[in-house]
Amino acid sequence: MRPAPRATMRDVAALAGVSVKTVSRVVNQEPSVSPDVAQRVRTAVATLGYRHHLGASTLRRTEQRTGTVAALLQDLSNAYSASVLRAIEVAAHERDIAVVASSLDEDPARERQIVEGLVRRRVDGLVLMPATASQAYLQPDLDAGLVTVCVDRHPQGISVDSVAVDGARGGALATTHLLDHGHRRVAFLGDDLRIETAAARYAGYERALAAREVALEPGLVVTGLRSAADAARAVHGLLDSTDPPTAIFAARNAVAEGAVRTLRERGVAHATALVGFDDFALADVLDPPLTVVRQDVDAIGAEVVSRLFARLDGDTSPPRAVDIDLELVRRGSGEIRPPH
Amino acid sequence: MRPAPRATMRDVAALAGVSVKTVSRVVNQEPSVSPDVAQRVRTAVATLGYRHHLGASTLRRTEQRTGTVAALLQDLSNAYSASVLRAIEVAAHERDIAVVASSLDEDPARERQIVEGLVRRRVDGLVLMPATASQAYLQPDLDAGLVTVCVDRHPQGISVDSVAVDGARGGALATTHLLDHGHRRVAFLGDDLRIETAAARYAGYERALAAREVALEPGLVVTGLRSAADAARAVHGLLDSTDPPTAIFAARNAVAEGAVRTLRERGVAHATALVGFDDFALADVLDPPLTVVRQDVDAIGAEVVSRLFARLDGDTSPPRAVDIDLELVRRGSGEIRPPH
DNA sequence: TTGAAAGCGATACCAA
DNA sequence: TTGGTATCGCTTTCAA
Repeated sequence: MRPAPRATMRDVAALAGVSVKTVSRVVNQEPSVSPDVAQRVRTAVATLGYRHHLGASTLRRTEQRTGTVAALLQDLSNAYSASVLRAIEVAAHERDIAVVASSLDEDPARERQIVEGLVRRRVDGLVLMPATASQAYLQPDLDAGLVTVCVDRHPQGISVDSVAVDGARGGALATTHLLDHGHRRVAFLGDDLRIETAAARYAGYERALAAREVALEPGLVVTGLRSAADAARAVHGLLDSTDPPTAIFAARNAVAEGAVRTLRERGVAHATALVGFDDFALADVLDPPLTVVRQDVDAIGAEVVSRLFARLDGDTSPPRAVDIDLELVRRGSGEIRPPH
Repeated sequence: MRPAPRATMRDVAALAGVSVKTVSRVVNQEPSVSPDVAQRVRTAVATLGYRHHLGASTLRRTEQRTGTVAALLQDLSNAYSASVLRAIEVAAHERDIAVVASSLDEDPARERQIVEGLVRRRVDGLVLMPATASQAYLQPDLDAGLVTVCVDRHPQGISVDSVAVDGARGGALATTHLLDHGHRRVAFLGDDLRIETAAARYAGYERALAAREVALEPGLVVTGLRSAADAARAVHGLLDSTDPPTAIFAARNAVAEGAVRTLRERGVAHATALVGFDDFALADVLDPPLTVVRQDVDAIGAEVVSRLFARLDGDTSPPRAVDIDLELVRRGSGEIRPPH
């Protein structure tokens, strides 16, 4: 069965005995329509089940707004990306704006392909957690009025707002915490260092070691870790080495998860200090509880939303790079002291 | 500074010295264009930074497809909703389809409002985790060709595909597991029973008790629990009562989280059996490990995607209600036996 | 307050 | 293989 065609403004106008322009006025709540005519139109709208066609409307309007923004995040099933999406979506809903969501999975080609699709759809704004090394490819669209806000990472090759944390400070907070408890063999477990956030956390690790004049040991640094399983393998490797670390800085959520599980399985959870990055549900009731560097995801989301809608509302001030605070949440597993 | 206007097909046609129709053919990769003309057009497209306008294209096309679908889930920051979204988004990307994401937060008014906005945008399909008691309001749009698939809950008042689990079986699995370990005072902690999933899990709890001829004790049933904080209060209340439960079935993820934390705080984590609904990261390394009823979220997502795109591809077979399996993951805390 | 005609950017249909 | 013209559903512009 073929779908019944939808009623158009013409149909509504015919039924109400007015012109399409008058229907348009009623639908758009323009004031200059007499009450009884407006009522006739509304009745016709209800009778026919008429639905305003936003695409056609946008096409003709001077201000070519689609009322749609997009969130290009790394992984929607990850708590951090999901929180950012949630913040955008809630604020957007208040303004009758729809939010398109995509995961980039650290794939630059995917980022460009998805952006292309969104530009074809003429979205008004983009929240981007870049997977590309440069976003210069966006310049023509920025010139055409596409509002863009970067989150978690800083824009490269374009000049737009961004909201991020000082990852190096986070890495230093975590590492210093471990050094303060007497550790000298602190391992770094993180993602590929070509990723800005991974590199920043590593830089903080290096900086903290240098500040205490603890030599950086390459054998204690494992990168390119993306999943809990990757992390588990890395921890097994470190524990099996001739001179294992007494403490671990797990610079990603999934890596911390794998580390917790592996330390537990190997029976050394109470003998190896661990600090994670990004908070966990129930991190406080683990045994031992997990110390983490926490990003204030709500603040990040709120700031992204604030920048995005300010720009959409016409703010033309110079691009801002907003820095959201990081916090070390001390919970216990970071407190473990090295054996003498 | 006002944005530069975007180039249109007319501009491209003028620069390439062909008609707009020919540009249209090249852009849409229609075969009947000579190679050199096509090349001239592509050069002009690149020179002008021309971007195909999907909205205008859709408006004129016979098959009025926007290449956009929407996912209306309960809470995008919840792991279950996020997984469903992720599955949809990955499959959609392969077909160049954009995905609009929204959280409904169990608010029927919000559901209707958001659906209205999406219909105005003429999305091709809807994945809906209903917050309304009836979705009959969707009928006119279904008639107009809107493809809809319900997930997690069954459609009411309309006849569309759905993908869900047998929540009653899940509730019975959890409760029976606790009864099998000798418990007779098993508490039920869940959400508002007007929510289909909450009611189903509760029905399974009742059924399991009845099957073992254990009297249902109203004092052990607490509903309307949405957050971990709600759950914490409920557990405190139960533990403070004159005859506390020896086991708890926490019928939601957030409720299980609050229960785990509270049992731990009260020092009775090893004295009170607990079974949760929906799996957790690190549930296996909690102390004691958490037994849960697990929904196969990947299977649910895959099935939703399969139904959605089959319908979009023209499948007109009768609506299906797909049931995804549930599994009891035994991990320990459910194994605790009641004191004698 | 209301309406007729033009046109937004693209495709359908038919002709050359 | 190519192009002209009408038109998708709506808003703009201007006149009544």
